[in-house]
Amino acid sequence: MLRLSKLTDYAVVVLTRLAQDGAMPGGRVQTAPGLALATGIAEPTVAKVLKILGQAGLVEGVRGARGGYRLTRPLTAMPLSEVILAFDGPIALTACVDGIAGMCEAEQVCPVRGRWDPVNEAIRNAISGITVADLATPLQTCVPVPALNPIVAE
Amino acid sequence: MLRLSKLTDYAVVVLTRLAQDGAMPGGRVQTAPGLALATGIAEPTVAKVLKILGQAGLVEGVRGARGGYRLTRPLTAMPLSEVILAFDGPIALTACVDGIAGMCEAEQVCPVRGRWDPVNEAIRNAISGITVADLATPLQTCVPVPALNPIVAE
DNA sequence: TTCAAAGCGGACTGGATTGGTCCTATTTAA
DNA sequence: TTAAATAGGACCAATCCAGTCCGCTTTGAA
Repeated sequence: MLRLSKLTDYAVVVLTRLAQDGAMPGGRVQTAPGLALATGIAEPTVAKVLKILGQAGLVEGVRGARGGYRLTRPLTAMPLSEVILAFDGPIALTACVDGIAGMCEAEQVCPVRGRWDPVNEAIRNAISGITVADLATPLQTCVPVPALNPIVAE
Repeated sequence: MLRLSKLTDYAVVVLTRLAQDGAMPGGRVQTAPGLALATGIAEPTVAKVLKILGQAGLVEGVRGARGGYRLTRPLTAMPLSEVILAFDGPIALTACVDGIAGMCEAEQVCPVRGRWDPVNEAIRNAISGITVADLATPLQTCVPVPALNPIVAE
């Protein structure tokens, strides 16, 4: 399976939650513990996700007491590719592609060297039009279940 | 990085080599040790790749002395997606997607459940038009380097 | 009839990757 | 001054995968 990191999945959940809570640019912030409660994801993991999202410029952290996180843009302006890039690195299918010339021991006889590029390009194009909002909106109608989950009970 | 198995890469190399050697349907066969020499990939690994390709119906194994492998179809009729399917499983980005309902501990509050489907669909569409021949042909002009590689020397 | 060459299937192991956690420092509102 | 929160880094356990190695079966040729 073409796996991407589990953290990427969490990231979409967290971003969606931030949008639902109105943690938009100029708006109020939402804390990591609060997001952990709301999403059911363990708190340290949420913190890690937010850390990475912050480094990628997708969320903005406000330090100090009453601090928290908010989105830097609406989800409709946030390409999914940026989230994937932050957690999984550049979208490239094989090590052969990103490797430096000379790293591949079969380089001299390998008839496929560099040939995955069109595939990567095709995938990049396919994803390029998708924003985080596209993954979030259809299920916003989902009923919120605040405290039914054992792992969020503390 | 969106990795797929290294074996998938090898598979394309091996398939390409089979085509170059004329190991086509009804044609002669090529042995695993021979392919190992020709590609510079270690023999046990080549054998493993061919095994999987055989189970996927992409190559046909001929057992016994003077046995070997040949393609079941020309590379132009071999979708890359079938190769990926054989080595990496179905093209689906997250565990959330293929997981059975109830496996996800955040299921009840997860607003993204099943939402990767359109992304997977987009990627499947992007790859659907690509055949193994598309990855092989442009570099068929590559000069063959028969015995320059230390790992093929025996 | 025997032998050797080759595919077939499965099991095993070492290494790399990753998910998840924790600790400490820094910032800042009350 | 204190407490709440982010920021950054280090660390550990578990998982996954590439690669190898067995034994078995098949089959053409001597």
